[in-house]
Amino acid sequence: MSISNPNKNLGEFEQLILLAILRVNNKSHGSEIADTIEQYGNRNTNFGALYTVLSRLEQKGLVVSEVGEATAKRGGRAKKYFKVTGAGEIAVKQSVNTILNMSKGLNLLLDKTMSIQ
Amino acid sequence: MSISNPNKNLGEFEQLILLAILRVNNKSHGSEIADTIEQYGNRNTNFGALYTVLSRLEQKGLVVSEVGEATAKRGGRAKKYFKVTGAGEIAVKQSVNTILNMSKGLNLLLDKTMSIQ
DNA sequence: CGCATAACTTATACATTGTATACTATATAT
DNA sequence: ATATATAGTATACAATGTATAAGTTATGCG
Repeated sequence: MSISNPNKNLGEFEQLILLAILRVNNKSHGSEIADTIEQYGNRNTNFGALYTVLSRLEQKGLVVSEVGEATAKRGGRAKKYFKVTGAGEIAVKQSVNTILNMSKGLNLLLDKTMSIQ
Repeated sequence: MSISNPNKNLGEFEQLILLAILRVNNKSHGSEIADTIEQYGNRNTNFGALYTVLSRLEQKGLVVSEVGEATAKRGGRAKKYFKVTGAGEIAVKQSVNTILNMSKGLNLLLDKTMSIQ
């Protein structure tokens, strides 16, 4: 067996955030990302946690951000839009495929009609 | 949006370890688990890291261990066998299904012939 | 006007999980 | 008897996850 891991792994919440951004057409701001994770990921999120991880993903070059204009809505501070970079897409693909590969054949699906394809 | 997360999440390495134990017919010792993660998970492992996480999983009640007899092989200290508990199986199912649900339709598969079913 | 309120983001702190190095224990081969 | 292989433990530190509180900007409404 080898000694060290050459791949840089994503944590689970990092994966979910990257997947959520891709789901929202890859130009997503905080509350869209949170809503998407809640809807598809079946778990709650916390804005503080979310933005913390987003800024770490940006430091690692897996997402980029761009500040837009303020909304016309009451409140409406300028939104920060996030996109997954090429490196981010590769990273999330590898993570998802690793889990799938390990899961294959183990009959773990809760929704038996589900398939990733 | 809600404020806190009621589900206890698994980390990615925890997931891989649980999946590896299930793969090895659910009575697995350290080096089998490591080998399985290397083979299916496409990444290296480190024994120190592995045993640390195994003992945390045991503390959380997601695996149980049992010490067997020493091997007849050169060396062969008594092996510690791990099994995934019911709670462990539920936890890993939820984690895997969350990732799948978030990934569905995003065309992230590297091996296009792969499906979890 | 000006102040309460809503939408969004940032700062900060701490808990949990991931990883590596070094060490202990046991048995076999030479 | 002692070097070596197998298997696991102890420990320390880095990376990731999470929550609370605070800051920024605009709108609505008295």
